[in-house]
Amino acid sequence: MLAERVQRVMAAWAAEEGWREAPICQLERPAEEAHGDYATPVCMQMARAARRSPRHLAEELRLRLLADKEVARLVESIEVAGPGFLNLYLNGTAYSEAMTEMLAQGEEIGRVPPRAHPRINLEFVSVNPNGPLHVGHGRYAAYGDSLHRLLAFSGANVTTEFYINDFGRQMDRFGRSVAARYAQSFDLDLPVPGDGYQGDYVNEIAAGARAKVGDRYVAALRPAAVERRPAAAAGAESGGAPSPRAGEDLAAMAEEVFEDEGAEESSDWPQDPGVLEAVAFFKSWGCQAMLEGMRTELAGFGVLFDCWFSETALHSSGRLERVVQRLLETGEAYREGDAVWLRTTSRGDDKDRVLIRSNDQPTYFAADIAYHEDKLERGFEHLINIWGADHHGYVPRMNAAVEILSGRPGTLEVIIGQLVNLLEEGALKQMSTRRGEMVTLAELIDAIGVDAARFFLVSRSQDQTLDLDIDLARRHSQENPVYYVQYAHARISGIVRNVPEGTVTAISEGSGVFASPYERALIKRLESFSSVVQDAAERRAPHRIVAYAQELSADFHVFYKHCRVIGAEPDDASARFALCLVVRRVVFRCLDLLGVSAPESM
RNA sequence: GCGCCUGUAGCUCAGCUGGAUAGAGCAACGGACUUCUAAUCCGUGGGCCGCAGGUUCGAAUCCUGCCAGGCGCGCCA
Repeated sequence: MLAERVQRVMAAWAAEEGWREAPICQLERPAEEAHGDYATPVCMQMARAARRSPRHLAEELRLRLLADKEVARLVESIEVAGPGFLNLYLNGTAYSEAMTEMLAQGEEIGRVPPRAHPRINLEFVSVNPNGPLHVGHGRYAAYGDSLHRLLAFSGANVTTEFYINDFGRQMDRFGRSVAARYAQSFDLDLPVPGDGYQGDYVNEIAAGARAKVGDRYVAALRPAAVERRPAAAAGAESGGAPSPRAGEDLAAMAEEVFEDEGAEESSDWPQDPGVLEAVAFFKSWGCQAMLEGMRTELAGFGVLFDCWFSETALHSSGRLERVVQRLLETGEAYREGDAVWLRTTSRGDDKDRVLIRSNDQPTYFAADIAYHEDKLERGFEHLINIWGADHHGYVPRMNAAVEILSGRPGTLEVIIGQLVNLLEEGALKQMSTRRGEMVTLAELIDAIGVDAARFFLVSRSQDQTLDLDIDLARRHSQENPVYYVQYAHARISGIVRNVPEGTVTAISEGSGVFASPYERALIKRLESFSSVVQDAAERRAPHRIVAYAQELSADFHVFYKHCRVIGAEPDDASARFALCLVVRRVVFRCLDLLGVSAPESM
């Protein structure tokens, strides 16, 4: 309103002076209170073209603005300041009208009406279902879910998705690990493979399987138990590496084999049909059990997915094969040296990438292409993927692939989330999924609760590595800023409970309400909410909501200290009550966007 | 070697599609509860915004180079 009016004055001035176009007079909200409610640097920007000093221009603009009826109605004073800034001070009418408008917006203040297009698919977490979710996954879950809420609130059409990496060697190892624990529970001497999963949760899954199928697979697994030992020694020496590398330190090689997830198959379990069938069963069983656990855990964390998509299904349905075939036909893919390659260099990648290896096995990349083709065929027009920083090297090829599939660049948007460093007793805590050494999301939630965990995990920009001190999280849980924000909500709820019967929310014009700087600061903050939401959504930056929520809460707590609602003069009481209600709606919304609860009392 | 991310107060970090004297929380110190919840408020101290150039009326912000840390650079997933 004011901004538009100012722009109109600007345009009229430009017309008078014969300027080709009116300079855009951006009204900013200065950080410094002494710089007014609004400020504009426009005169400094136009000084050169106008060949006049910024302060002279500012003085003329000041007079022109004051001469405008509508501007004069809302503005207390206008000052020329500094090198040529124009500072505008609003009067009580402007504040009252702003509040009246915000009050009328109701519960959904700040929400943008839903748009049908583009249809957005937002994929995040997407892990191998072979171990507990750890804190890093928790960060992606919290970030992705908040982003989902933020995008939806700002009108986007978003579907969330969890890609289940239930295919490949890691899952085979997981299956053998469960099988081994199962066998052990029947006193069979079948150790968990060295490259397998050692965590206690594997025992629990095996126990669950035993409760379901009894001893059905014990006999089938016996060959693995008997034959394993002698083979193990030989396996360790060759390390499963296809070509011996003379001169390399044996210990270093062994270390590499252990750490390298991409090492060639090193399991020495016999390829006995019974064993294979048993392992397949335990893999499937374990996968289902883990997924069920994750679904429950994520739901408890406030994160619900619209769709869970299985990688294995891409292989079994033939989609993977079809897309590779299609790419070969269109010439985007080609055969070379027994392998099939995708020409990703045509879309900005450093080198072409293998789709089908020379042993006829498809790569993970090929499956991912099939997956993204599926997303496109389901009608999604924009695909957002949230990946860990350790996958960022994968971005160019995937961008290229989706561009090839969709025929237009920019369809895929990969958001790289940096990792979480866990500190314990001031030292970095190293984690390994297979050894079962890690801090799980469940442990973090146990230590500090869902609200604090979610608030904390999204409080920093996602492209910033996040240091999480476990001891601090435990010890200072009371001092987490989440309580500061929740407390603002609880305090307002207290006012709502205690307000005398018949108190109305009304802002009477000309009654001199909202005269204090505390009320005005709050109103200004509330007014910026919708632009903060838009900004946070566009920049995929939910942490801005965290910062805003803290600022709004701070403004409220100061207001609360200085301004009574109950017991104030009737005009003030009604106006402040209205103000409180709007603050509560916005605080509630911020917390909701973050997946944090908004308590009525604390 | 190449690519991506990061370097801001003692600590953890905002601010980065350029604006005035660079902010918050924690930690430290000193104050405020006969009033709607003191999980709060008020005050004090604390900074070559990694370094050096450049663009601009104006740079923490944009460009270049350098230094430091993290991650990545497979016919692994």
